[in-house]
Amino acid sequence: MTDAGDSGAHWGGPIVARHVADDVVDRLVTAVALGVYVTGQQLPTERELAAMLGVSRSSVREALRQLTETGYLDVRRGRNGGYFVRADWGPRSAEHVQRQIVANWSEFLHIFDARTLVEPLIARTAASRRTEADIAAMTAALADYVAAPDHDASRRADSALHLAIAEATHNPILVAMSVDLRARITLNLGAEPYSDEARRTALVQHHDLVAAVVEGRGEEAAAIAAVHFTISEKLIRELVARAGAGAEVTP
Amino acid sequence: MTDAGDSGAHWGGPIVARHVADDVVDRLVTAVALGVYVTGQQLPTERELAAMLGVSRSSVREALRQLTETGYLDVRRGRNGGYFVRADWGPRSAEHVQRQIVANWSEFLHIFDARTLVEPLIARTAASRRTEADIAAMTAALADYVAAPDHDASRRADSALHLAIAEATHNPILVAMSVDLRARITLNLGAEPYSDEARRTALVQHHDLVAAVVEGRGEEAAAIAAVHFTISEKLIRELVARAGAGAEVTP
DNA sequence: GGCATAGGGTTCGGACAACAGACCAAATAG
DNA sequence: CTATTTGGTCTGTTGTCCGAACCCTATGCC
Repeated sequence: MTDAGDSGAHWGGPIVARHVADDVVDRLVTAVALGVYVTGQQLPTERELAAMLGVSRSSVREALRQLTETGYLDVRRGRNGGYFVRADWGPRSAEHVQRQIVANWSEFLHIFDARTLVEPLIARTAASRRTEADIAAMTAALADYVAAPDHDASRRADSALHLAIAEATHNPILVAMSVDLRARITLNLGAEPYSDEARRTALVQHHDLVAAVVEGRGEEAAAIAAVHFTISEKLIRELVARAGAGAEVTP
Repeated sequence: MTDAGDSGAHWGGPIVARHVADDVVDRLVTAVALGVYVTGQQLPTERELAAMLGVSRSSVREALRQLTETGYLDVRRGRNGGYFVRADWGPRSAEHVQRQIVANWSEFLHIFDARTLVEPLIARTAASRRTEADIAAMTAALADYVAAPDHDASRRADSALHLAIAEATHNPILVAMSVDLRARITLNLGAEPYSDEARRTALVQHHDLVAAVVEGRGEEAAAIAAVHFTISEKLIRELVARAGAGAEVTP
């Protein structure tokens, strides 16, 4: 997730003892990546997190220490204190982003690639299996997305919407794939890329996508998804191009 | 993998400290599932495994103890002793299989479902991206499969063949998905179901599948894969039906 | 038969992770 | 000013994992 090999690694490397704090880090980072916590005061207190996650406060603290050190969180003491998601979450300077992206370039390509392959499949499957409950969930999520007033809300609603669609497949394995891919992108990057133009495009696509899924038009849903999920890729490629570094890799 | 929640779980459940021995269990079981070790004396010595996996001998022993207790391995002492993969690998009695399957029935359904969705995608993608090297690997794997003299060799060759196809997508994420799904089935079951009739069918399908992928006929490859990957499902459903228990779940 | 050897089986102590709980320090609400 | 909430610190206990030594048993070989 963050850097250490995924737990599900299959054959090859040595087995590394996985620390509880690392798992906590993953959970928190994923949560932010998925929009559960947004900029500003958001994280529960150490004691609450410990209870929520079923681990000791020491482990939570260790995780929070790492995240603070890396610059993902700000910490404030005293009453009404706590941990806050940094406004400029993730790699801060443009150069930093550059280096971050270039360093993991091939992983990026793989993730994007897998996403543009798997997400249409999920959309198609969702279209053929959605129930009334799914339809309600998706339309609600779409409404939230449309109504989202700011960047953070938009990101959160986007996650929720795509989650709702994935869940309409009624297959937890596919849901996990979708969540995992989205989280990985957001994580490697610091945040899913965003621009006002992208949001306008996404707005239309989300609308069409939900409509297609709701009405059971699987192939159209897949087609829309295929296009839709190239947005982040495009933004990132632009970013790289603009910043100029020679990260030329065959797509 | 075996039973404890995957480490990569994303959101929801409490965090459980993962023991090294459990990881070793997963590795070993996966290895057998994937045909790395076959019936008969195969496993390296405890000390070798410890070195290979980068863990202490105690942890290896704990893992082997579990596997022996569950009935996956036989142990023999003294010179030329060691751990041996049981001939009737997996839950032994038919009733045991029954209980095993029924207990995890819904997970089975999800895995099969995900597989019949994802594998065609992989086949299609492989067909559009295979290189000369991939073609060589796939045809070699196919030849191995055709030439496989017994059950074990057949199983191993089957794994290798599907791995070769997945690798022709040139996307490690897809490869991981494929491997993971196959391993999960084999694990929950003890072994991928097998019958002589199934092998005859698979022989033809493997041939067609490789041909389609090699010649770049993506849609055909996907169609063949879709059919092909229902074989195990069919075998298991038959098994359940034959054994009689009422595991009626909507597919 | 007898002995060396290659395996599993057992035991011990140390390093460290994780937990639980108490307590300190800071900052704010009231 | 004071009570309260929150992060920060410290301590003791438990359990995992490691490493290494040592024991037991079957086998190959002389």
